[in-house]
Amino acid sequence: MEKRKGLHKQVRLKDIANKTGYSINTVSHALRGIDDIGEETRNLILKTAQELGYVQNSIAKSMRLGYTKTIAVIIGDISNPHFAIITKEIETTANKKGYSVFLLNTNEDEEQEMSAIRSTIEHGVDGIILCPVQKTTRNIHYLKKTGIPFVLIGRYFPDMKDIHYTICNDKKGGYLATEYLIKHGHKKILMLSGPTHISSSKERLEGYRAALEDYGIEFDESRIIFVPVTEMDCSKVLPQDGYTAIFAFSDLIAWNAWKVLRKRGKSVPGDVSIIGFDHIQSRLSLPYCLCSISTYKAKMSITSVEMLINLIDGMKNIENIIIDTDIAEGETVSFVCSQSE
Amino acid sequence: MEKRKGLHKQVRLKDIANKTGYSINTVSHALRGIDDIGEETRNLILKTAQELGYVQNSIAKSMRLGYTKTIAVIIGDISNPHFAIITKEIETTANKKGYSVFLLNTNEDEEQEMSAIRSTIEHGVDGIILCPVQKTTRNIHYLKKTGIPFVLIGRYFPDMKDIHYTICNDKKGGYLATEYLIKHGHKKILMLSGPTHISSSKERLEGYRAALEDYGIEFDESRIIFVPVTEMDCSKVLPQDGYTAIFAFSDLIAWNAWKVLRKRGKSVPGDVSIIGFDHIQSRLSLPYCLCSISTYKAKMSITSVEMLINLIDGMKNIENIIIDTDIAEGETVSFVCSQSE
DNA sequence: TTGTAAGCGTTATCAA
DNA sequence: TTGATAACGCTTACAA
Repeated sequence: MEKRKGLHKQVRLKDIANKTGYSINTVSHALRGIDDIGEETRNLILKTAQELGYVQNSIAKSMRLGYTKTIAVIIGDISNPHFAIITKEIETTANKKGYSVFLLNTNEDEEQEMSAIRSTIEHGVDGIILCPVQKTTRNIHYLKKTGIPFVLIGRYFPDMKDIHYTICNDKKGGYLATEYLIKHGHKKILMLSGPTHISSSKERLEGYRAALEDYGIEFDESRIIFVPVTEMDCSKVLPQDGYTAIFAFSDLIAWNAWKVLRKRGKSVPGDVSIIGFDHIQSRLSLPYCLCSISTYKAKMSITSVEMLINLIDGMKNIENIIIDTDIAEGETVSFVCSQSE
Repeated sequence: MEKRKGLHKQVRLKDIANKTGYSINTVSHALRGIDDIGEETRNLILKTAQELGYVQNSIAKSMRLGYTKTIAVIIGDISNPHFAIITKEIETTANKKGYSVFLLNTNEDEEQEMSAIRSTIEHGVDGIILCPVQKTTRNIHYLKKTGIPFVLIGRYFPDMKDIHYTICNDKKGGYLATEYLIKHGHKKILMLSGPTHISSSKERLEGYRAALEDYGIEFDESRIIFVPVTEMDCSKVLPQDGYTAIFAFSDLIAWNAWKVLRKRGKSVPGDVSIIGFDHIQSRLSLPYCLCSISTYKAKMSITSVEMLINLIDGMKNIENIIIDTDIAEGETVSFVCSQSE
């Protein structure tokens, strides 16, 4: 033991066996509460384990049993509140079900996503919850090939079958947001979109277009602005004028746009109305209340864990889940009549 | 293999050995790049491993070697942006150094902290980075007893020796914040404090008192309001009047106070100036800029990982680190002369 | 340059 | 009710 660097001594079943005079097997059974052990024997073993400060060695157990009771959560960036909230719910739920979670960030980069996937498989996780980068389908095909159970969260591949996912109704969300602005009299609505290789971004954009169409508003390509999803900075891409409202792909982008508008001396919603997506403020108390789209992150997270564990347990015919989206009203949308057209 | 539920087939060294006709040992050496293997042999083995989709089994490796190349990050709540930013930096740094991270939340509860500690030790993590709950010292004594390398982050136990930590200069931060308000003419400064069993909270409060004293302002017990750190809601405890400025334990509390003040029809900083702590907005772009105290979270996180890995590697005489704090100016502090006294 | 065998700590199988 | 032994996949020491 002591020969290996940085290793702290661990009490083993063998140590308890030696001390009590029973065999390793007996100790193992006693500790696991298998009732083929005598009352007194069990008590002595339990007491000795306690005294020696025994903690079971999950590594050895995993080695023997073939599972680790761990799952991996692979997301874009834990410092993004949206991912942080989701991860919190996943960890809590997984924990309740006896699983520990590995956390890995992709930074929306395919190579990092691949090495995250490889790393977690090497560590023997029983399953993976992944918010995919989606620049290509390479990593997903790799995941499929390995055979490890996995569930996508928040994003999916519409064209790929046999892949499990929990997403929110992004198209409906995009529609609701746009409709809400339209009903407040807005016609020139700027969309601050994420990249379209991300399914949620693509579908929110589809919702936006569908709403415009339903309300007879002409679609104008120049009103779609793409914001780099890793930087969330639209100071350079936000047009000076030509719109009375903004629908942003995420609350983070919405906040940033709001900030940029303020710096330019524009008032929100006086000059420009803003609606975001994710409704992060349901979890984060901020002084100013951004109008947004609720995505029920807790439900999405809990569902994804349940799906994954069902997969791990070998369940078949697991249905993918699409969580509802709703308007979350705020103070950043007003009627266009009060605005400078 | 197939007999165990939920297990996906894994390619083993043995499979490569069988396929190529070499021994497990030879395969192992070839894959690890040990240069006692013939050129052709190595190439064949590498190619076969590739074809078969081999990924190494870290569990088995850990079993043999005694380490797992994993560390645990145990914090209050990952959905708190402060913890999320720290965790992001830790994960990135750990990753660069070849470690994967387990994430566990304590919810500031001692029992959850204990079970998090036990769980990670069971899973054989090589070390732990912990932001301790601090209601008692029980869990820390337990950690000490196990002998596992660990580093505290953000909070520490001033009375305990031989415990490693990375914290920020909370007392200086508290002093700077209070002084900043005083220099803006404020004398009636409300402190929205966290619980004093948390060292950072206690020291920020000490900084507050020290600044008052240095500037000859009488300390008034009734101006210390304790806010539950898990809820961050001060709507019920925030006094209606009797102060012109607020120094909040964290940005989250500051934001919440700001929100409550707005609801009450007070303007910030017109009626009340506010300064927070953590300067979360260095990472999160928000429209309104809260005055705060910078805590250099990246540096703190990176340092904590480096310390931990040094501990794991058996290094002695590791020094604890206290990261500097600074004023981060914002738009929530104004001179008192412009305020209603 | 390659192969054999032991061992890491646990659980399962089978025997006593 | 208890004990002995094999096995999980890998690395290391040593033998060929």
